[in-house]
Amino acid sequence: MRIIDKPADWPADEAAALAVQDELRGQVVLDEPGPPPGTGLVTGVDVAYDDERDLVAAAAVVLDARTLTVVEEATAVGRVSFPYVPGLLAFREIPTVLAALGALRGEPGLVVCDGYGRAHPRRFGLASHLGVLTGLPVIGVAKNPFTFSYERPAPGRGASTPLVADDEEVGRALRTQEGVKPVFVSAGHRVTLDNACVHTLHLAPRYRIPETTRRADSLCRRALKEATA
DNA sequence: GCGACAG
DNA sequence: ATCTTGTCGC
Repeated sequence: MRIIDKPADWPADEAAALAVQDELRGQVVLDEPGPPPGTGLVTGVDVAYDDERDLVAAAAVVLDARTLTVVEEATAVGRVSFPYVPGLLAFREIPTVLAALGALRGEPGLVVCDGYGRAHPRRFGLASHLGVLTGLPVIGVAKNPFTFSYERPAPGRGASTPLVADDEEVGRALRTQEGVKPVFVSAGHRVTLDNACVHTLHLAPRYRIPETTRRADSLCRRALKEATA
């Protein structure tokens, strides 16, 4: 498999990355409701790393939002382009994710990624960054609370509690399964937080993690193994 | 200043 | 993220 190139002007260090965040974060759109849940297409993206070989594999899996069946899959393999720095995850993941999304024949519809959007120290996490670069509606669903503290939601599926920063609700701890640790949802771009939560519940009828992320996670691991083999 | 911190 | 087998439970 061919190894994709990151953009020539991709930031090389933290200072450059912070400057890019400052330049792009004003372009986030948060007053559009976004696509209606349960209809159309929804695409999960995720990446897996092999730091030994300096490789990263990304996957994009398109699902029918109504049936949650797979419509299309694409992968891409690249060099690790940035170290893991909390707050700068996007610079590590996005180049290869863009390549995987670009390899799709059809349109992605709503994109769901691992991580945060608006709920970010600088209000510009992975989901927002990906949204601005592609123009697509994007939401972030994370497995951990990152820097946020939260009140435990009621035990029932669908219960949620706000993630607050500077008196703003930047995200939500959302219970997708009864009695199971919540996931952490935030709007990325061109989607409302309310709508992002409804989408997330729709995508997680059986497990804590949305089907989009589950499919993308297993696919990018497979792609990494094949690239490594 | 120190520690914590999505993946 | 990743290192890693079996095992308890529905």
